[in-house]
Amino acid sequence: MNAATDLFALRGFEGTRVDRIAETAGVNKAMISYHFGGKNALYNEILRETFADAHRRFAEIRDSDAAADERLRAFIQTFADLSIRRPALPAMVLREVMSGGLHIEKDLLPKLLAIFGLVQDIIDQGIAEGTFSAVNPYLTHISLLGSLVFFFAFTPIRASLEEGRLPVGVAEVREYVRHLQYVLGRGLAPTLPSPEPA
Amino acid sequence: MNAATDLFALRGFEGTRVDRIAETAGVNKAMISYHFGGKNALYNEILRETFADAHRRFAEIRDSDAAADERLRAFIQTFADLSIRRPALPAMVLREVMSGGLHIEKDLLPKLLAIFGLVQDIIDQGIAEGTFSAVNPYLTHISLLGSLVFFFAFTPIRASLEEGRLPVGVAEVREYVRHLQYVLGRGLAPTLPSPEPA
DNA sequence: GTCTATAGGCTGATAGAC
DNA sequence: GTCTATCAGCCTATAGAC
Repeated sequence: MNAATDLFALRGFEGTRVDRIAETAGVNKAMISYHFGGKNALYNEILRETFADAHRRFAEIRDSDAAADERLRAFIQTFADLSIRRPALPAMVLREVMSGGLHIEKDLLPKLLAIFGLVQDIIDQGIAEGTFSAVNPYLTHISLLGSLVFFFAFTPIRASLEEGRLPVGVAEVREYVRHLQYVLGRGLAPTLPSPEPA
Repeated sequence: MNAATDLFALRGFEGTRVDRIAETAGVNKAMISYHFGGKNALYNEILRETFADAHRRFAEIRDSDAAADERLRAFIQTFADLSIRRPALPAMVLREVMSGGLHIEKDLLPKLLAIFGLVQDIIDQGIAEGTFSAVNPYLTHISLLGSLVFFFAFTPIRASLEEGRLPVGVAEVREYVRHLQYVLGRGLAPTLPSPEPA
């Protein structure tokens, strides 16, 4: 499944050959059909596992009673944590979203959109609380998710362009998380934020 | 070429069938090979035209002598202008980048990266000028580009999920541009920014 | 320039031996 | 459970008629 995730992320569903998944994973091609029930079933099994994991982690944020700015910081951190564990996932999910959910089974799509909705809820809460200025929650959510997804979708590529780098540097992710938390924290603040070193 | 752009953006290079491009464009399948020299050549022709157009527009920003914050605002606006004209382009280019430049001809890749570099230059300038706080230019650039690309890559999909919407609402783009300019303007400001309504 | 028909290559899935 | 061999379908590109 790890091998398949990497390949699906890099080449897309149609661009990924079952032979190649088998080769990368070090198993026989026929075993993929035997175990998962085919290329499509394997693809959906990956997404199913992913969403279950993500849902569990994000539920903690949703159910916490922290202030909106704290929850937003936690969302960014959690997204990064999940992505570090499986760096190819954001790219794979992004491709699926861009395809309009073409390969995904019907019951999985709502779970994906639920994760998408969390940021919006946090912004709504923050505006109601007065923690955030009256920005458009939907646009804020698109903007943040774009920043996060793009970083993880693009970093492995950059690693291959500039040779001799780790796939996703943990230190760099940490810095990116801090960067987003910093810029968004100031950008969304309702009143003048106190100065804070980058 | 418009039909092909839409399909490449939606399904990727491998997921797009030449038959379907021909059908959508209302021409004969064989004509695509005859005119462009095949699927791959058509793909690169689209990218070539795109980069030429983008390079022209972004060069104006690069060569202007405006302050960094003004140039950053112009970059966001120009990116949006280009995307409104051909809404499928960001998704198509994003897919290509995620594939590590697999289908793109060698001479086109540097042109793509040059466009990517502009944001970083603007941030560098802003920090030197004192217009921006000392953020990491590379991370800022990833973050902004992610927000922009994701919006345009995702909006058409959302339009298909929520039926009865225009493909890309010009009014919504305008609002998104303002949103990004607002949040980034405050997020990057070196000193306390003056309050500004969202 | 345009179209039909077809070649030639590749791919996902599976039958069947072990 | 694992592997080899093979099938049936699909896709791009092109030859050749008009």
